[in-house]
Amino acid sequence: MAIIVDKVQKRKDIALSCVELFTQSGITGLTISQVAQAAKIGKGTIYEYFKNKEDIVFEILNVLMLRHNEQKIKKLSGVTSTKEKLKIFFDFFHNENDIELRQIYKEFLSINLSNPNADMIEYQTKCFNTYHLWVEEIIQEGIQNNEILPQATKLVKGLFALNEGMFISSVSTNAIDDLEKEINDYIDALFELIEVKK
Amino acid sequence: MAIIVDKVQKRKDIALSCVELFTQSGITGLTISQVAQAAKIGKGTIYEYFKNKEDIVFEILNVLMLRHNEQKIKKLSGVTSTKEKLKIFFDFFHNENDIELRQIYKEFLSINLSNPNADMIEYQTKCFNTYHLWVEEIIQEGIQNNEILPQATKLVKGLFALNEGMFISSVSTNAIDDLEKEINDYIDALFELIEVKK
DNA sequence: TTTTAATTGACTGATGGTCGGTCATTTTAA
DNA sequence: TTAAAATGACCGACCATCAGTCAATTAAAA
Repeated sequence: MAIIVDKVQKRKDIALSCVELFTQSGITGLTISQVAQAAKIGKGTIYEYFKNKEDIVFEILNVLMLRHNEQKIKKLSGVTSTKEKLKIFFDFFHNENDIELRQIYKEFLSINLSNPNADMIEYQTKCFNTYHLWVEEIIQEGIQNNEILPQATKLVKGLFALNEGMFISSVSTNAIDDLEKEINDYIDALFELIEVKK
Repeated sequence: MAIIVDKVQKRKDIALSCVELFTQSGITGLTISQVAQAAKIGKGTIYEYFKNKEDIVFEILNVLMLRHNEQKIKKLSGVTSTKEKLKIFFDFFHNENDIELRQIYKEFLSINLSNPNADMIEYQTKCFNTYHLWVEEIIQEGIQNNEILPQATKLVKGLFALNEGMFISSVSTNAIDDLEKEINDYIDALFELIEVKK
């Protein structure tokens, strides 16, 4: 036997060492040689830890997402109002702190749209379900606290898709200059209809 | 002088001649040589009419979109109910007839997400504005006909983003198996809240 | 015959991914 | 104790592919 490295950890390390490279140049504007250089390893070594270039984006997203989710839990813990909770939950799509993550998410989505891959689809499905469950819990609490009407459940669940859609539009058009305002205004308008009037 | 070809028309012809190729293999699984072969022209000729591979997708989308919009106008012309109009308007994302268009739209979005290009962004912006105006008109008519409440305007406008988001999810996850049902159910739920009760 | 737009496919440069080989460490057995 | 054997980690020269270029060719019009 010889040295045994923690493959899982090293995969993460390599991924993290080139986050900046990916967020700045994007996957298409980037060569494996550059990535190897940034990670200070040989080109061949990359392929000991990743299936292909896309797989690196996948790992970066994984790491950043995990980090993001932990921070989100913290951010949400102190908040009680349902409306506020939702606004914070969806700030992923415009928050200053998550610019890097969004950049990687864009790359990831791009891959998923033109190069679907079972692992990535599965990961997206897991995220989708987790987040929907999360939103559902927020809504249920809101209903129990008599903040919002029960029949609003379906509408609020659609918020996730709405946010994703607005994000895509904000990124692929010049039509949305203030996504934060757009999203928060929408939530306000929605609550006009579903809030329990006191 | 020699032959003068209609560059604009030939661009369309080439694009149309390889729609199937693109919808089947996607842009990444496709080489320029294959495209040239399908179009029965030399490889070099492609570059007389297109900036690059992505530009071909752009042109295909253009042609199919134009066709789609004309058909949409026809489909909408006979309908009077606002709810029905919206359902038909948004059937773009699941309609059997538009599978090809959606496939190309996916490719286009993918390019737009990882390789933004001024022309494509501008085109997307134009589409975005056109469609939003369209939806807005449908809503205004609904309000004037006393079908829906005026304060619903903002919510219904968000439908566009919601549909786009659901579409993205349906394509990049396994979590949505019947997008049509999902969308129509949402519209029904929305109308529960914004419909004028008689 | 001349002119010139249109066409072309051989060619080039770049790059993603492979593979044979080297190196460093651990195991083993003399 | 030691050195040979074993093996996993690492590497970069190499290969195949392919997007995009360009010099040569074709053919219609003048």
